[in-house]
Amino acid sequence: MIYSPRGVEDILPSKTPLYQWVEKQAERLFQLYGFEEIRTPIFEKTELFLRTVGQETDVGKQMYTFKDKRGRSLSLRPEATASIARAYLEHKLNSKRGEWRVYYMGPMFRYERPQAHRLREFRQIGVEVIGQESPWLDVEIIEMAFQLLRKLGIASFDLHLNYLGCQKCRKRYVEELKQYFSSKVQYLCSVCQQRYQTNLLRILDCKKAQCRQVTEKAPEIITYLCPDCQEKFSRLQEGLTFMKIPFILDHQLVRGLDYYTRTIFEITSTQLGAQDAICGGGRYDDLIEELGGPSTPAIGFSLGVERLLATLNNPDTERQMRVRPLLYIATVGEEAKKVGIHLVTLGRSLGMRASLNLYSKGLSWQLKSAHRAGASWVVMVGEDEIRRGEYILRDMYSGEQKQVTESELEGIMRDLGQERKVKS
RNA sequence: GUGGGCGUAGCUCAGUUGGUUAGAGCACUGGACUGUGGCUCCAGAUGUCGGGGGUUCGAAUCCCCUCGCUCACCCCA
Repeated sequence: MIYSPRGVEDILPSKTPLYQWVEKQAERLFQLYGFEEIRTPIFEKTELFLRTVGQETDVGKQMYTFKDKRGRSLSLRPEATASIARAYLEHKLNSKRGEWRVYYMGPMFRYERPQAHRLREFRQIGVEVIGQESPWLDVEIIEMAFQLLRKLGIASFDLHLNYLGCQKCRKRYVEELKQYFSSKVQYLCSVCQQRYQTNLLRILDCKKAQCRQVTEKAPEIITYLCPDCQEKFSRLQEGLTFMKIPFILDHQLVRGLDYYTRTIFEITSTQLGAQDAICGGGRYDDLIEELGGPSTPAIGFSLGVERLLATLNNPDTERQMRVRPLLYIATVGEEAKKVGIHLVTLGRSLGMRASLNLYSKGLSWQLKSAHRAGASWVVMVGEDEIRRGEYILRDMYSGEQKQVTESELEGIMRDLGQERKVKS
């Protein structure tokens, strides 16, 4: 017996309607905001992610990397933004004509120790807007994320917000921070001592008590923002307040990807436990340029689908997925199966969802099976019916049944098929 | 990478001073109802007790190893 690899899971038919429902809600909403779908490859050259995500970040270290037959290093995508930025440049979609708004949904891969709401293959839904620097866009994007969460019926969540500034202010800040930490390195945990060399900002959100003591009094980036960033940050807060979007300013918030600039945010569910981040995003105004393109501002976010579903307290699959009524054809004898294949095909051609029983079982078993399948009607075909040229049609809700000729049955199936079309 | 918890029927789980044939509920199969579902009743089938080794007259139970799952740290969606 071969089992699935660690950290991945099958989404069985009992669960897929929920995924479809979430995806549909997201799609509809994003389209209202002017987004179009993009589908990028599941794997890319490893180099792309190392350049964008960052080599020293956790996400960078958690990649599924492999060599192809020519020895080229490829990696399964740990996130989508890098691919989208790459595609933007590769297809020369410059921003002169305005912003480029795209959304995506699909699996991402990170090699981590699996735990509740953290898998090695997980699905994300996200958006990116490339070519717009206005902080009002940040408001629009965050507002859209809120809309989606509300639409999905996710009740309690918090928006954590921070502002990292641009290269200029960050440079001054990092210098200041380095100076501040220089005398205190010995008080930091071993990981942070490493970070002092490679990834200074990460020290800020280290959860260890010993590091907390040091970071508590560390200078905050807010006080080092350049006039332009200050202006943008206050516009952002003004906009969020104006749109009645509550947020929590969190100066310790530093995201796990190197490319972020200015606005960063994370939405956490208050009912998930340890892995509570259901949405994360922010600006990456320098990324396109770092990839060799013109200086182009951009912003995006992504949501973890599994985590979204985990916050839905009562995922009622039946209600989410309204399925068509089912016509079940029960047969007794080989000759009846032959008639059955004809009838089931006829029904389907008239727009009915129909299924044909091929097991050589008694009627009792077949009705039970029809009931289990949720059939609304059962047509019974046996030797007597074939001889008479009339089949038995049973209404599975009332239990009433009557004899119908094939042309009568055809009429009924046409009505039922039609009726459904009008409703949907 | 570091810790904790757990692996008994298809599923959820009982099963302590180690003692005959390892249990329940749900699901399943058959019957009451021999060509008519849901409800009820009756009957039945089901296990390498995760795997390997050890202790013992005897191990699901105790010890060691191993695999798997799970939760947490870390980090993130």
